[in-house]
Amino acid sequence: MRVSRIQAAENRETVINVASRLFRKHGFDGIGLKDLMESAGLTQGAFYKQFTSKDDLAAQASRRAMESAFRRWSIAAEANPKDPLGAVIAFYLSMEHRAERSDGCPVVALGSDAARQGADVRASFEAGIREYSEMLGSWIGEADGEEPGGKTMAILSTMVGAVLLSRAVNDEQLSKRFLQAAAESVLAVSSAGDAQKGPHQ
Amino acid sequence: MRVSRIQAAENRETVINVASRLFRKHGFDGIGLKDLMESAGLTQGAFYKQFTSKDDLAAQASRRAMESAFRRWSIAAEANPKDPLGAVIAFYLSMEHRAERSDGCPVVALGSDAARQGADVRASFEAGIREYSEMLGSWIGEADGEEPGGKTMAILSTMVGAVLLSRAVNDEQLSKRFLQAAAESVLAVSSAGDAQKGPHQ
DNA sequence: CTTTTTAGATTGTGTTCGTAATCTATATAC
DNA sequence: GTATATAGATTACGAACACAATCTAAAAAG
Repeated sequence: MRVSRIQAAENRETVINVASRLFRKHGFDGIGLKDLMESAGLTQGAFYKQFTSKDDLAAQASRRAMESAFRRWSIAAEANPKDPLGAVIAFYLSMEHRAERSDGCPVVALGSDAARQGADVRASFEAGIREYSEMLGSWIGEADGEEPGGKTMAILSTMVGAVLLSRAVNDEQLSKRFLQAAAESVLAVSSAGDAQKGPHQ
Repeated sequence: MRVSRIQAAENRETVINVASRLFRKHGFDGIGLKDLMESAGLTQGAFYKQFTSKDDLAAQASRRAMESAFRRWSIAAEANPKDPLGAVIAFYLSMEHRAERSDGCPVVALGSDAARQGADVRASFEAGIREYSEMLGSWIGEADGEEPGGKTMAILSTMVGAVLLSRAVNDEQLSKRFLQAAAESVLAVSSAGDAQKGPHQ
């Protein structure tokens, strides 16, 4: 059953979007192409007309996941232009984000997996991580040159690590404390060395 | 072919040790029981005489991986009692650790996967994370009560996040910068608020 | 020394995996 | 309006998957 080329393009986008969620939920190796395609309303056989391999889809889905995560940061920041860092921290370092496996940060959900994937997947992550860093750097007043600054990278590390740790333990109280500790530390680091940086003193 | 009960116990340990390395390298879903058992010098059929399920082995292998990681921290700390934190940072936030997928920190190698596993696996991680925290806390002078302190948790988050990020990107220069930025930040955070804490001013 | 127990090997289960050839219906090109 | 190209469905491939029953040889128990 052939389908219009715009319809085919839409289907393709749907598959990538669905994959970006299901990969985060189950891991790259935790879900098969059959379930993936059926979740997108297609059959397994349609897959190889759109993608060259599962790795190919993994790379594209990773890119898509990163873009949507970046968009979320942008939205939170624009909703609170006086304190964009505080706004992003408020949702990123929250128990809601900890619970959101399918829509949460791809670095946390797939970071361990990404290290084992091909270079294409890692390229997708790298691009997203650079976007994260650039935005973060602009908020804490670090020179937004080609490469991210040290404080920016430390803050991103703290945020990613805290959510990862909060998901790796059963004790919800412990999880909450990891997120809170990270939030406090990030705010302290972000305003260290200069006092002109926003509402948090 | 029956085998002496001490031999059987040794085989069991071997399987757990091998699994703790192979799971870190390939992920829980990235390696099958056949390859796992053969790497331990046994056949697949021997598996269910020793473990009730793959999940069971995953939980035990996670515990073992955490224990060996903790031992590495202890060794580094004892080799440099004047600055245990500096010693641990020196190897944990290094490019060598980034490259060591099979023997590196299990939280980095399997953290994303652990979030999707059963409660038993997460219990293994939680126990290890508490050990990490207790040791870390003792070095930065945080009250080693039942629960880890805020600075301790922030430092652990930063360290874990930095290695995770360093492995998720292709650009080795960027990786190195994540690790260096985290090291500087951790040292700054650890000595913030008190000056009696060791060689790093 | 005989009996019983059991770790590990062998073999088999049904399912799912990624990949691909073939078929079919229809959207596009002429 | 006819011919062609192609998105998606159907079907199949061999391999790998987790799990399990059966067999066997030797260790432990009596």
